[in-house]
Amino acid sequence: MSVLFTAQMAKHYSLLQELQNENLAGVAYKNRKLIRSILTHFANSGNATIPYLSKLLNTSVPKTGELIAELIEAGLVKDYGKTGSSVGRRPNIYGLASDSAFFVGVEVKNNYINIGLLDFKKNLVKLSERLPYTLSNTQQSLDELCEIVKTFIEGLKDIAEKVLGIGISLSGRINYKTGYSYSFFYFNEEPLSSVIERKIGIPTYLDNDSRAMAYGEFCSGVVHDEKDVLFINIDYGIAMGVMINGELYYGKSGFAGEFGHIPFFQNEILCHCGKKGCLETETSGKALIDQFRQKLREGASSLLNSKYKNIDDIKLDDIIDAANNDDTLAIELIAKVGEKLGKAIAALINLYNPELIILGGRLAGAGDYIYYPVKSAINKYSLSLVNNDTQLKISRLGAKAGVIGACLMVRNKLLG
Amino acid sequence: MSVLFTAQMAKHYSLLQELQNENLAGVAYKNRKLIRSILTHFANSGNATIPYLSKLLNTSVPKTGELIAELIEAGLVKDYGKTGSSVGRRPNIYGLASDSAFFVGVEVKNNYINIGLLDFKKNLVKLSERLPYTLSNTQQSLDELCEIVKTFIEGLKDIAEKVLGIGISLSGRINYKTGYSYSFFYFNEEPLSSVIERKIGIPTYLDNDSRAMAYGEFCSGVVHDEKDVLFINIDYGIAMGVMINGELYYGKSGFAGEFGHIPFFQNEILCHCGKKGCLETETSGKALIDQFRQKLREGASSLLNSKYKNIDDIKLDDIIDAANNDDTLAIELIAKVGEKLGKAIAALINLYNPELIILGGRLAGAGDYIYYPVKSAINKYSLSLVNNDTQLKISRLGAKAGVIGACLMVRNKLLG
DNA sequence: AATAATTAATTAATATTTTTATTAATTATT
DNA sequence: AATAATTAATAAAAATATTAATTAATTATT
Repeated sequence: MSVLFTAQMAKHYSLLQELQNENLAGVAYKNRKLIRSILTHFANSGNATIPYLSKLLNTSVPKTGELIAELIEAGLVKDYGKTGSSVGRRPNIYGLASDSAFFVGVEVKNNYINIGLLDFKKNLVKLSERLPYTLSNTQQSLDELCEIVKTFIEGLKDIAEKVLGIGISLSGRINYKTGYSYSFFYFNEEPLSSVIERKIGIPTYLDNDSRAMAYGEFCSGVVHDEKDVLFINIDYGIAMGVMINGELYYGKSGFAGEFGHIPFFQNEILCHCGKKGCLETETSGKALIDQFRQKLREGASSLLNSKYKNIDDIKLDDIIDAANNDDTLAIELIAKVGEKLGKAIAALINLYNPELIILGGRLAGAGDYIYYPVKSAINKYSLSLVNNDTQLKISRLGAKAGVIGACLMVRNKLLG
Repeated sequence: MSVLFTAQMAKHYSLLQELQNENLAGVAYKNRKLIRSILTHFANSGNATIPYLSKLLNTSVPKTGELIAELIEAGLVKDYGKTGSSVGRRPNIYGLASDSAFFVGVEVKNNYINIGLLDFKKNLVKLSERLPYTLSNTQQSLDELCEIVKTFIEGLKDIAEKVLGIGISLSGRINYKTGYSYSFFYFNEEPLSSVIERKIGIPTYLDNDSRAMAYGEFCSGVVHDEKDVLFINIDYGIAMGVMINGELYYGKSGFAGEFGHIPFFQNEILCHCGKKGCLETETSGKALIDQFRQKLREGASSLLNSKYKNIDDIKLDDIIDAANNDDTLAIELIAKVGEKLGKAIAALINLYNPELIILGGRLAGAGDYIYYPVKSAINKYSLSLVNNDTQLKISRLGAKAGVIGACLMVRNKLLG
């Protein structure tokens, strides 16, 4: 493979490495900062011209030109030719070279893994969905996970060399900054991210599943210019990713967004977290399944009556499919869940005064059947002056949000 | 007065004005940015030496020295002599000149006004408390407010010239960025901040009362290095100031932190906001008064039985005083309010994973009688892994938080 | 079709900043 | 008490970035 390692690639890696170097000072430091800013601008906002960057960074045109030349020399940036017309000489436009670097995103679910490959310009160039895997809190399960990722990367052939990092999205409580996972694979003194990094040999970052999805949606989903955004992941459980001032919010230790376990009901339903009355106990995929099965046992009729002999075999996706096929029971129960959830979201609106709230996760697949009950409860329960500001939208990336978010997370770590 | 306006003062004002100038480019822009950074550092972290600043700003020592000389020339910065010993030649230490500029903070309450004067170095040099005033939503009330502030500033004599700005803390919904107040004095097309600014002739900024208090606590109260902090203002109503990543969080339009109106109870008590079940309806100063009076009517005994003939004359401060004098009824009812509030705060902890939560506002004057019930409810209702991170403290500035916060708000606007 | 007007890119001149060297001030060590 | 070691401040030299001037490329106008 080292035959493929060209002189340009060597330059490109040395420049990227230099960007991570913390020990620079003086002129070298300032140049690195400018180069980072240029790359970040390309990464987040796309191609740009030298005069534009010059104004943006408050640097002279000759200096900006010099930095761009350096980036082109290193193979990270490409000259994309002249831009569309206006008055005067047309500027050249520059941007990232899409095939100069790649990022791998891994979404670990309970019964399968999704892995995606993102190029330097945020294009999802490969996606392996539903690779068989069973998540359990054992060393063996962890080893298996690493093997699957390794195999995926080896299968990329010459691109494998250009993979700059791996982002892993995992459920449970994760401290993104330290790399520790507390809910899964907490066997060692060493942070989980380091353990995996050592096994695979590529820089690895961990994050919580809902936050990864949120990040995908923030960077290449439904979010445009909004800076204060909440992403609600309505799956088996309920969680939230928070974007504040254009950046993911983590809190002290990366546990922010535990929306599903706020004490919201006065009920006696025991949550898997050990407390009673958690939001999740009445408004989540799990709650919906329980409620649906209960209704069937009580003799209610549904499309799913005929599909399964055993009521306990009914899955969340079945209920969502049923609703999308006009099943009255599914629609009614989803609406009830939506109303309660909307009331809790109304509280979030009062607290965060967000510009946008995104409904994501599997239950968001129910589209209007979840959207309208949530929307109407928001109007009912939040202060009108405050909720006037807040748009409500359904996730655009859908099931791909997790993988794309995990890729973007690493990309941002290195470029942002 | 213009006799007092010296040549140095002219320089000083021109430099401060230049700092606000948005139309600088090139070298001038960069110098301004550096000067701003130096001033901000002095303002937030205190005095510093040239070698230290040089490292901090990644600027060479000669350049840093030049900028400091300019600031001294303008009278904004002072040379405070040599620092305490270490090895080698001891550096000179520089910092803000405390008497070079002042800030006025105005806290508007329902029945009085507090006005404070802060010097350049954050010392509260004058405080006029409980100036008689009645807040009502009329033009006359607004005029009266302006007159009181004007009188205060004129009374400062030669210092009046050096007042750089006025910060006003007002209850209700306020958009800090635009200067609009929606709950009070919303008579004109023009933002309220501009209206007042025109009347008094000094740059004026508005903010919400709870946020101003929170800001006081964040900058010169109980907060040290914490970056993610919640300040709960427990007064007649309940509201919150949020600090995220070391900065006040406003949300899309400055309405973030409406903690008191989240739908938290299933009760039928109508809140003044028009909704039912708001947090405030059962856990706030108003709720406490209502509950206390109700108990007395039901025949309960209390120290306050003898003090007032008419139960309706009992005020919030009386109940807090009673508790602090071991009145059982007051203590019990405050504890109940505290428990419910603690449950709601547990939700905040799950959502924000904050490093610190501050209990402020009048009810925080009940000290341990409110602290422990809140603390115990937090332990009961939030996820232990998350709440382990969160300290709970009582406000340090107490009744002065609002005035100090209002002063600091303007100071930060100009220096931060 | 030629010219003016406009903006981009490059080059040369100027200004600014940094780096290095030197001097100054101070503490610890011999 | 003298000297070495250390850090700060200043001065001089070198490096670097900016500004201004020039050339290039393009569109609108005469």
